[in-house]
Amino acid sequence: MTTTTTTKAGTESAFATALVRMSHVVQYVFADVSREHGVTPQQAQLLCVLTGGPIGMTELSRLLHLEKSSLTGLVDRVERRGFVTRVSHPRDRRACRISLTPEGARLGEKVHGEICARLDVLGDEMPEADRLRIATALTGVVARYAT
Amino acid sequence: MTTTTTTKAGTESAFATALVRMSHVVQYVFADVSREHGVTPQQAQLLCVLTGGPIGMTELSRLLHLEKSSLTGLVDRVERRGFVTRVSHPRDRRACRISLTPEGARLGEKVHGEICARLDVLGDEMPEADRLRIATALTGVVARYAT
DNA sequence: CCTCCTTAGTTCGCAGTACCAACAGTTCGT
DNA sequence: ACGAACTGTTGGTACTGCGAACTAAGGAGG
Repeated sequence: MTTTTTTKAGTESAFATALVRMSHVVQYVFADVSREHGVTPQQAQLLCVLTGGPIGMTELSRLLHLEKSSLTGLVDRVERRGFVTRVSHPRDRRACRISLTPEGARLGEKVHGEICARLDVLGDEMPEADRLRIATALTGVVARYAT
Repeated sequence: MTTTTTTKAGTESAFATALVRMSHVVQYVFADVSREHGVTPQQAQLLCVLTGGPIGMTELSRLLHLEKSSLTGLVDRVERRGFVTRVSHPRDRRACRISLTPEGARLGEKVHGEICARLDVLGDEMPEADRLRIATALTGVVARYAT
């Protein structure tokens, strides 16, 4: 399908470019904060997700967009560090739910808070209205992706 | 179960949350498009950066936020696939510049175009003015990060 | 009870990512 | 010419992520 869809110069989109750049900044902030706390970004993300309560592997793999086989290793490493534990399901002996240890909960909250703080700083010079408008618009974009 | 942490701390920032979610969407789009073209996201990003012209390793490592040692391997793998070549600098025998092969240039353009297209689709239901405002605001945020 | 099918999570092998420390070769300042 | 500074590489380690094959445990239906 090498149709003449003008894949040449017509692809200059300030909107898309801004989104991509923004994404990079978020990644860097995430990486910086994670590193300062001695975990990898993926491990930090796992902790953040779990602050909402224990979750099973299958559900977790859906939330993190990871294959279950990838998740096993990730949980292994985080468990080895003492931040989560596998809690066996009382009714279903196959299943387990990943639960934060007190230490893991503390770290998760801290990392989450710091990431939010650093991102907020980036927007604290624009009017509150603009900030709100961006948040709303981006949320709409995210919702549209799920379609 | 639901820990009802709504009355917890004041670290609930819709702005930061929206940025993080948006970042994930961009990551997924990037991953999808890259995979469909048989390269990894990192390799695709390298190709995209190089569409602006050949760049040396040191400069490239700054652009991609990678250690030079990490970059060596990345360039190796992309070179093995035939998408880039190391061109030795005529004046400085230490340096080399990474240049796209015709095939690499084609792939880079294609990937870049498709990523932009898919991101644009996510915003094509909001008014042009809003889209522009978001782009401008986000660009400002990105600029502020560099500070 | 006993198959058959599904689900939950794991194991294994592989390719890739990324860091750090140490290194070789080159360039350049003095 | 000597040493500092720079360019890119190597080697070693840990982590990421996938797919295929697997074990164990539900959940029908006969």
